[in-house]
Amino acid sequence: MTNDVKESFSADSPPAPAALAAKVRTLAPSMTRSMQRVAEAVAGDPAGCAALTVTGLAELTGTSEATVVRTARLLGYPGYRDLRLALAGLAAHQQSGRAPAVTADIAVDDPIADVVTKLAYDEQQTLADTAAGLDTVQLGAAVAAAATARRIDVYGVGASSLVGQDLAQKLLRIGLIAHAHTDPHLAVTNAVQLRSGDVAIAITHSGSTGDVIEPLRVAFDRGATTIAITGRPDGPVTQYADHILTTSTARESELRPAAMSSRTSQLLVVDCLFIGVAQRTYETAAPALSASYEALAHRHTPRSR
Amino acid sequence: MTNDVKESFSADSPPAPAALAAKVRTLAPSMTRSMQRVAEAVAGDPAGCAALTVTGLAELTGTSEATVVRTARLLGYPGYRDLRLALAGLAAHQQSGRAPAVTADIAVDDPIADVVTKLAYDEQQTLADTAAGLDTVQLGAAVAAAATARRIDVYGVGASSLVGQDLAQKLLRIGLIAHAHTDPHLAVTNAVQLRSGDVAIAITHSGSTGDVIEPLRVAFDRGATTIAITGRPDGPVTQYADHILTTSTARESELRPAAMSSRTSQLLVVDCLFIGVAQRTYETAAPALSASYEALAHRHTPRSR
DNA sequence: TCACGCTTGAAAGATATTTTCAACGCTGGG
DNA sequence: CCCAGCGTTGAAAATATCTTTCAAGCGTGA
Repeated sequence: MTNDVKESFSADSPPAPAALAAKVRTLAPSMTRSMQRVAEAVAGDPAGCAALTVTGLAELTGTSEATVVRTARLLGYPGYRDLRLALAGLAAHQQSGRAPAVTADIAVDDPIADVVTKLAYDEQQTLADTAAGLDTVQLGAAVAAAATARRIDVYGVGASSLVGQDLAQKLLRIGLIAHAHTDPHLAVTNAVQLRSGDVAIAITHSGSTGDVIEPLRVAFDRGATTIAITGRPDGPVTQYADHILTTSTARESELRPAAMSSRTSQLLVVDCLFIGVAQRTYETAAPALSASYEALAHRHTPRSR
Repeated sequence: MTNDVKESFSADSPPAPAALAAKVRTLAPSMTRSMQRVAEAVAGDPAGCAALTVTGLAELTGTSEATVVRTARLLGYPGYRDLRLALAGLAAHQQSGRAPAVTADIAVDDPIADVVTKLAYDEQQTLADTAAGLDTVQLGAAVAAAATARRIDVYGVGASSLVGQDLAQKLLRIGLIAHAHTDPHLAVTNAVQLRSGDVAIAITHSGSTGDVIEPLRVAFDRGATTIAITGRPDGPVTQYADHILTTSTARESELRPAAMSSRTSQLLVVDCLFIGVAQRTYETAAPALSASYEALAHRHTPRSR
């Protein structure tokens, strides 16, 4: 684990650090078939690819130079040359930082102890990837907007609804006016009330959940500041988002659906957002937090020791 | 310093690893004036030089491309291109060298990038601790009970209610009958319905949340198999628990209340429980999972690509 | 079935790297 | 002091590499 976090990658911005594999996964769905082949090769054997020229890599993947360059661009580099340099860096990196890595998928017949280990490892990986991939500029902007918002509405359905509720719950605790909407109809109805100075947050892993996009669009049209927390920075939801916070996409298996790791990723983003807001509203947040602790105290039976 | 010295110093041998600066010093005497200037620049700022083309480096050092290439050769590389790649690797290396191991608390004035790093690190720590501390025997027993349960009730209030909902949601998806109760009164009312063969799960970080203990007690008295997911294995809740799953308690700070890290821990436990159950009911779980995917598909707007 | 738009690779175009080669400057001998 | 010889140097040509363009191919939805 390193301190690369600062130089985040937001699809088309500065070059990536070490989270290349994560980026490939995030961007893979928006890639064409041949680009995916290239991306796969790159993610699979960075060191090997670093030794190849455009032509070499094109041949290796059975594609053309043009495709290789296009892939490099999509990954955020100005061209193949730069991707290659990054690859060289990454190779040196992984050569030194020996990581045993429990990479195997969770199988149906895995003993429960293995499940625990693998799952914990996967989630840790997801966290690292998310942190590395989070655009701190976007995050900063989102925090600033939320901290001064008159009112904050959060949209999320399915697994994401829990994340939305978590966020709203926490924001409420520090004295902000936040509400999580689960019902798509009510969400839209409420979104109509928003105006400039308000903040709307949509949470959707796929980036294309209509029930969540719709209220965000309404909020956007009403002039509210809109934030999208999504795993697909190129998805439809981002059309109506002033700020985009990208969650990472972990490899998924049959037993471990995407919803599971996306939740981990989303929660980290939401926590960062929350803490950022708490920092900026510290004067009011701190007393509000302790007040809520005390209010809860009497609901706990005395400790048994 | 490593054992690379031997191989890399004989002027025309394989490319150098990290001992580039040393090599430059050794070889410097045998270099011409302009070559020395180049070598000096390279040794002084590998990262910077890695960003330059031959022409760029030539200009920077006030020499010519030819000289740069000659220097690269002398240092043992086939050409400048390869020196540059090595330089990139070296740069990445030394950058990662300074991994400050973010142990500090999150402060009010931390820049947002630090918040992300620290938070991710903390959560990873929490996951590792939880995985290490989880009793796989208890977990196995809990899984076995849940997998064959007629009905599963989950109790959780406050932050834990979201975890409970998450668990219930997932169990429902694989065809089990699960319900998360948030309302303490309704929880008790429902607990009365339970009997042997049913499973009740209480989630409470403090282990002493009366609103959650009460329904678990009722379920316990009714003969249901009871499971407690708690951070306090010695808390009151465990009195009525057949199986205890322990979550870890991370150090907390003012800005990062315990609720935050406990949630991470709880979710990991819940995920393990879920996967364990899914494994044991694979025959029915797998089709149920894919069915729910398909049901969701049409709720997503077409991909933008 | 057709038309449209996206995907793709061949080839042209642009850049970067390597090589060549002539000029320059230094050194030592006449 | 001058000159020959040799090593050093950079300009420019040659080559390799990377990037862009563009038309053909392919899949998709009307």
